[in-house]
Amino acid sequence: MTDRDPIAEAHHQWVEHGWGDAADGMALVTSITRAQQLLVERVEAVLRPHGLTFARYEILRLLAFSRRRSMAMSRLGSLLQVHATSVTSAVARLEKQGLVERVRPERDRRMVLASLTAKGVTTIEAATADLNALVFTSPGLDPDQVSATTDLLASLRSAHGDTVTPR
Amino acid sequence: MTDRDPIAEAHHQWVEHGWGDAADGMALVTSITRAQQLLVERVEAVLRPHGLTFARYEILRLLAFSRRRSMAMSRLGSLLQVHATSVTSAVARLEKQGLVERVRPERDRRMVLASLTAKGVTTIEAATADLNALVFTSPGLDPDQVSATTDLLASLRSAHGDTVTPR
DNA sequence: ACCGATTCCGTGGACGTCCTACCATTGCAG
DNA sequence: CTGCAATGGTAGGACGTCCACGGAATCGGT
Repeated sequence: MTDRDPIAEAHHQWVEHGWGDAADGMALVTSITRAQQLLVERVEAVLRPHGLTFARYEILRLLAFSRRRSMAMSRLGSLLQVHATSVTSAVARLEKQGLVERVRPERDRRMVLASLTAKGVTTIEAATADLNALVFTSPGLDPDQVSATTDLLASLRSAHGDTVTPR
Repeated sequence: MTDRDPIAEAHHQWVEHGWGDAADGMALVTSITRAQQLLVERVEAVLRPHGLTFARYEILRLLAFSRRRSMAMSRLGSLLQVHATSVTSAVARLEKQGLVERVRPERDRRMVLASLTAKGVTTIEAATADLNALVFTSPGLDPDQVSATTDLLASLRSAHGDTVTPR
């Protein structure tokens, strides 16, 4: 089945075509893409029984952390670093599932607050417990490798303009 | 603007909630997701003037590497590690753009070969030159960091069942 | 030679992401 | 106080991914 390593194959091809200077960078980008694909696959397998995807999980997680268990749509988008329209559609589905409610604050009626329901609270806590137990405590690397990789990726994120807080 | 590091924030929250065992793993998964997001953003910015996305680029790249500049749909899917239906829709768009043609081989008429057109050849070569120059030769890390990160991600991929060829 | 299993591809739908365009509310300049 | 720009959210569409299902061609056991 999976006889070959597609990334090693691609790196080989790059060198053969005289693109040696770019081969390692190509391999890095491809490796990150593939690693993300594998991890999201595992995460979503754990979330599926809870009726959640990773995108919707992240929204519930942020709401559960916030004081009033509610947050403006725009704030969700900026914290998760996704477009406002992505938040709109995700919250629409969470609302349909009864995990979140939309609230128009009197203060500023342009805003919409996404607010956790009781069902939303129990769902997010159960999903987080599963995710911690089944994925995050053993992500596939030794603890020191996890730290090393996270640090290296922090440098990469920083180089691409992200604000990064050193540990 | 971007006042905080969302990943550091999340790690802090995880520890505060007593999930210290899972905090580093959570940070790793989130870092990989964010890094991939940033890289794809840069890659697609370079490909856009060529009328390509990363998904379609990868298909053209594989076809250009192959001997007859053509390949069965199923083989594209397995090499790129995506579903067959993803290949179907991507090739449909490439065909509409005149970069690829579909061919039914006489041998086995169940198959469909995706075959590069002349326009497809010039497009993929130009796009690759741009990608090498603008992204892959300087992906945002020093050369030794690039190697270290790629190696760590190889371990992670291996732990998740990928076939990995050590360098 | 036949019939069932397998292989290969396509369709339709759900989901998430982004973009462009639009509407409602708010706040400020004059 | 009036008009206009800025802010916050949504609608519609393109793209990519996956899944469930179905049709066509081939293979293989009897």
